[in-house]
Amino acid sequence: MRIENQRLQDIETMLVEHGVRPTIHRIHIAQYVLDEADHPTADDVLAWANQNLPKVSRATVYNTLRELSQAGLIREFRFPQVSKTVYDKNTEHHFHFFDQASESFLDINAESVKVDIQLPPSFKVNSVDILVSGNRSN
Amino acid sequence: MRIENQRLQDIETMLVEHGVRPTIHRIHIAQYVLDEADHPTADDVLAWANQNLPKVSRATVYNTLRELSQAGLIREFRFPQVSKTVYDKNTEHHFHFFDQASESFLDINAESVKVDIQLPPSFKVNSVDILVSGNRSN
DNA sequence: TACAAACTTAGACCTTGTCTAAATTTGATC
DNA sequence: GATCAAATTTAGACAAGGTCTAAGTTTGTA
Repeated sequence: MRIENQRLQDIETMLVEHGVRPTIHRIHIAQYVLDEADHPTADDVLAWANQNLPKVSRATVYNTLRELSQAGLIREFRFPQVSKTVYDKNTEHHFHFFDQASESFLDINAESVKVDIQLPPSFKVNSVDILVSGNRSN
Repeated sequence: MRIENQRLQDIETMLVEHGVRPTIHRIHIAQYVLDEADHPTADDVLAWANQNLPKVSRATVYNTLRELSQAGLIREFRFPQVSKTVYDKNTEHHFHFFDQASESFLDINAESVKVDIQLPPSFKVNSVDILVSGNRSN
């Protein structure tokens, strides 16, 4: 299928550059997750696809989100507060704030956070996940 | 049912003091989680119960773990790494280290961790969850 | 245009946990 | 002890989130 829209063409290029075959489904889902959505779940993506694309199965949504994650175009996050996997267009190292009122996530960039954890030398640290929960007043 | 064992009697007392009716199931499950288990999941507790108690249903395990949590005798934790709820006898404020090799959790006491997070004043923080992942050599 | 490889589909299936109605246990009272 | 309402426990149905599979469709190279 020929993609007309310039942004979609850019995304097609981006997929190819990241080693992902640019199928129609992948291009559109990538466009949604990268440009429109904010920390969507697979369900969010499926709901959007059902509204905006001819026909997309649940498996394709999951497969595509996984492909995009593995290609480094988006990231998968899971949080204690939410039982669904959340996808994030921000692929930089960062943390999250969970707004308990709206049950939504906001990025906290890594520079805003200073952590110092004292562990015995036998502990080799690979990653530190931080989730701040609270409320964001307006 | 009359409880002979001294430790079980102590746990019975503890339950009563925390406003939990001390049924046989609750006493034994509490004893397991408080004395023997290490960050068990509900499945772990159920497996232990099936081996060591006459008959315990899944619902009772879940109900009891929730009761004990609500009473403040144990704590519930959920982590991105594991899709199951984990129960912790440590009710103090603390963090966790996830040993990726053994897929097990270790407590990190709060004093070992210094965190400073810069957020705009509109963000009201209620809690900060930290999970350190890595490997524990030997 | 042909064809194998890659992708997508519908729906079955799995895991973790919750809910429900019926059966059992508990413990306060006689 | 026996009684009885309230609390607890049970088996199994159900739900949510996600994975798997076999068959059908699309892709892209030749």
